[in-house]
Amino acid sequence: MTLRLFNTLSGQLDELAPADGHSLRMYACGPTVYDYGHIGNFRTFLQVDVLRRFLKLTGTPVRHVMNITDVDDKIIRNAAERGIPIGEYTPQFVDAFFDDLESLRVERPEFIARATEHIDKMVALIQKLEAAGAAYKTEDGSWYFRLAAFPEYGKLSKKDLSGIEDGARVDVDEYEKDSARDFALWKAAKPGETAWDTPIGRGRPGWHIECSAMAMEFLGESFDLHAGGEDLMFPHHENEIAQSETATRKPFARHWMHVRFLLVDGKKMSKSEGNFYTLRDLLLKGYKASAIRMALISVPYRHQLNFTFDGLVEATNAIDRLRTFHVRLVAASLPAGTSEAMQAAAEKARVAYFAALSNDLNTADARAPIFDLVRAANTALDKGEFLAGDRDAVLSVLKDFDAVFDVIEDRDAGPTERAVAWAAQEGREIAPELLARQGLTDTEIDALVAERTQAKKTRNFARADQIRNELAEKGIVIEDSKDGVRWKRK
RNA sequence: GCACCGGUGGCGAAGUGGCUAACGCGCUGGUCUGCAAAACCAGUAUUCGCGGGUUCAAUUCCCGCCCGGUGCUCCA
Repeated sequence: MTLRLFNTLSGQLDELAPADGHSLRMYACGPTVYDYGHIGNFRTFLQVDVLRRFLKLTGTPVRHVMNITDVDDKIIRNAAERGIPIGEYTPQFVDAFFDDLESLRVERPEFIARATEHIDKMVALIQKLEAAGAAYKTEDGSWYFRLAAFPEYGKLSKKDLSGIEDGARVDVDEYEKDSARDFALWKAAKPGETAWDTPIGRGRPGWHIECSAMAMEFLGESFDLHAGGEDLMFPHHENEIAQSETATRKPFARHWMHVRFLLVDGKKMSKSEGNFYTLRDLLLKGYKASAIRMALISVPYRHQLNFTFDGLVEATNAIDRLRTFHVRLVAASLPAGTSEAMQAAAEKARVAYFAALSNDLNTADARAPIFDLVRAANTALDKGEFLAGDRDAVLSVLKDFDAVFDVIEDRDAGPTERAVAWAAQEGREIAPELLARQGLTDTEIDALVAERTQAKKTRNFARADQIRNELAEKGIVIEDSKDGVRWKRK
């Protein structure tokens, strides 16, 4: 099974395979930890998660590096406002970020690299660039990359910057640069700012050098894939390429993947538009983590996704269908044997599922065969034509589906509870429906369900329905089936 | 302004030069049920933004237009 993935660098679908024939070395730009992550951030991380999970599912181990930018202008500004060092400001957001990833079931990359722990590597890279004549120091002690040193600049974003004239004094702030387009490698310390004393002076690294240095540290000078949000393509990734390839004279990443921005209610998400949501915001409105994952994953990564609450409801209900089926399948008492029809249906679904994901991670297309299989299996179960061996075949397909989508097994309680606890501590608003739903324990529900079953036996339908309604108000749905009574939390 | 992406049923969203235009959600009717829920069945786009063109054949290719979005600056 070969994965064909769009490569921004080549502008076409290229096969993604490890150069070393074994494991795929990939680098994905991580967060700048100055605030809580929003759903736009998470769409990117989720789509990268889809990629790495699919690689693993098809037998390719991954060596995945993610950076944490824990020093930058916003961090310095925010920390200064609170009058604390950045080292005391960022940890809360680093922790929150990983909590959020866990809520969304985003797998942890094999390597997490914090910028502040790899300053020496960045300094070394800048020195290497200086030796190559591609870096220079300005009067204030900052270092810049000389764009003229890298003629291929623009090859990723397909920009032709030859028309940018150097002479024009476009940028008053950056008067010391040789050329307006030269970008910062190292920023000289201003009074009171966090800084490191290094051989190239006192200051802090620029953002771009961070990723170049850490990617090469963990993955080598050339590696398989570099991923990130579409906004990073220019200038961030372009700058990474320029620095890295100038320093090593080798290709940096062979393959570049960019995830498109999401829209919220048809507009770019921004705080000023009032359509800005963190993961926690959504959990506290009562949406399930799995639904958020599903909604952010189901539109393929190269397409704009318009995020709406209706979309979350849709995702919730779609997951519900899968979960209801899964529970039914596992609980069903079945005759031994296998049926030709179901075996064929399962195999067909499996093939179509893998084919869809192999085709540039077409998650929307990949869902279809799974739902087809669910319908076929439900029909066979209804007719009593579904046999025990068929269950294994169908469960195996669901397992492959969940190896990437990871929504069938219900793990939604944890994220919601964590969000509620956090909100209580921070004094944030919690949706009343959500609080109402927290009302009953499993044991209490079981007791009520048992009472209802008893009432039904004595044909006391009034009482039975009363209990069902009571539970419904608290988000508990009852299903009577041949294999007993089941209930679930909506 | 320059560049790029998209416009498919009530909504979300696949897809293809020619088979009944996937799948999910929703809605309507039916089967099942004490009633529901779940499940299944049927219906829900004679048509894929508009106008031209190429072709035996276009939703799918080409041109123009309209609409929406994004990038060109920190940003996932």
